[in-house]
Amino acid sequence: MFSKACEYGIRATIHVARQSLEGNRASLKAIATEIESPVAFTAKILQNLVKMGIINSVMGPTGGFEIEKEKLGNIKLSQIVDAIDGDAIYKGCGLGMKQCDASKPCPVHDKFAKVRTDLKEMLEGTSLLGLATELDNGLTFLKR
Amino acid sequence: MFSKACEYGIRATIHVARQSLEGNRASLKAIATEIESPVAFTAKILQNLVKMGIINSVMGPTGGFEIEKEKLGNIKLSQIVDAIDGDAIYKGCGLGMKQCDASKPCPVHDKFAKVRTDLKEMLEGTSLLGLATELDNGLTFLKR
DNA sequence: TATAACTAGGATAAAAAGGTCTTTATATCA
DNA sequence: TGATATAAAGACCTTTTTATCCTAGTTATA
Repeated sequence: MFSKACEYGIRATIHVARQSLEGNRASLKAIATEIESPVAFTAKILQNLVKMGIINSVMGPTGGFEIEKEKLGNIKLSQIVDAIDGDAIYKGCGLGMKQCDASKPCPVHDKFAKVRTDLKEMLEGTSLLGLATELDNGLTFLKR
Repeated sequence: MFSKACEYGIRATIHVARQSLEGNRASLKAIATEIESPVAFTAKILQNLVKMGIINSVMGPTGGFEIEKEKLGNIKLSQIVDAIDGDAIYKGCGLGMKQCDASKPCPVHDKFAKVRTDLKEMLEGTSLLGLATELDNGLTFLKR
C-alpha cells in the first residue's frame, strides 16, 4: 500500500506527536528505537517531513523533533502520505494506466474509485492528535 | 497499490478472457501489444498465472493463452492478485508492523481494516466474465 | 568550547522490472 | 512420416527503483 519510507514516516510522526503532547522533543535515536526503524533511513524521512513543514527540528544538545501542540489537531495522515509517497494512491489508476478516467476508464475504474475515496477520506479524516492520544492511552502500539 | 506485475497480470488476464469469450486464443505478443506491456516481463507473469491454474496455455503453432468459458464467471480478481502479489494487501498491517491485530493494534489498525475489507470484497466480488463483457462492449479500455 | 543533535550527500544492498537466449511442445506441410 | 515453423517454458542476465548504510559536515546549547 505505502512505501517503507511512508510507513516509517507515519509511525515516526505519531511518536513525535505523542512526545510533543507531553512537552518533550524526540531525538532521532529515540524515534528509531521506539518504532524499530533503521536510524539513517529514518533521518532522511524526518528531514523530508521537516522540509514539508509537517514537523520541526531543533539542533544541538536537548534538540530533536517536535510539533507545535496547537497544530496536532490540524495535521492529517493524508499530509504525511502525500509528502512522502505523493498523490499516486489517490489519483493513480488501479491498473497503472496513464490515461484512465470516466471518459476512458480501465476495467476496474469505477470499482476502484470507491475504495480510493474511502482511503482518502479516512486519511484526511484522521488527525495526529487523535492518533497520539490513543497511543498515549495504551490503546495502540508502534512496535512489532 | 499493486505491483507492476500484478497490474499487467490483471490486464492481460482480462484480455485473454475477452478472447476466450469469442473462442480465440491470445498469443503472448498479441497480449503485450494489446495492453502495452513489456513482452518478456509479461511472459513471466503469464507463466505464473498458468502455474496457479488461472489460465491455460497451449504450445506450438496456433497456441497461446486461453480460459475455459465456463470458468470465466468463477474466476475473481482476488485470485489473480493473490497469485501474483500474495495476500499482504488483505492481511498485512497498513504501517508495516509484523504483529498487528486487534489485541495489539497499530495506530491505524481499525481505520485501515475497513478500507482493506472494502477492497477485499470488491476484488472477491468482481469476476472475469463481467470485466471481459464490459471490455467487449466498449465500456472499458486496456490501453493508455 | 565540547558535544549532542540535525544536515547533506554519496555508497551499497536488495528487490522489482525488464531483456536475451535456449529448450520444449505441437501444428502443418512436404 | 519427418522437417519445419511457431509459440510457450525456462534459465540467466541487465537495468532501475527502493531501501539501507556511512561518512563527513553544520548548528546550537549546556
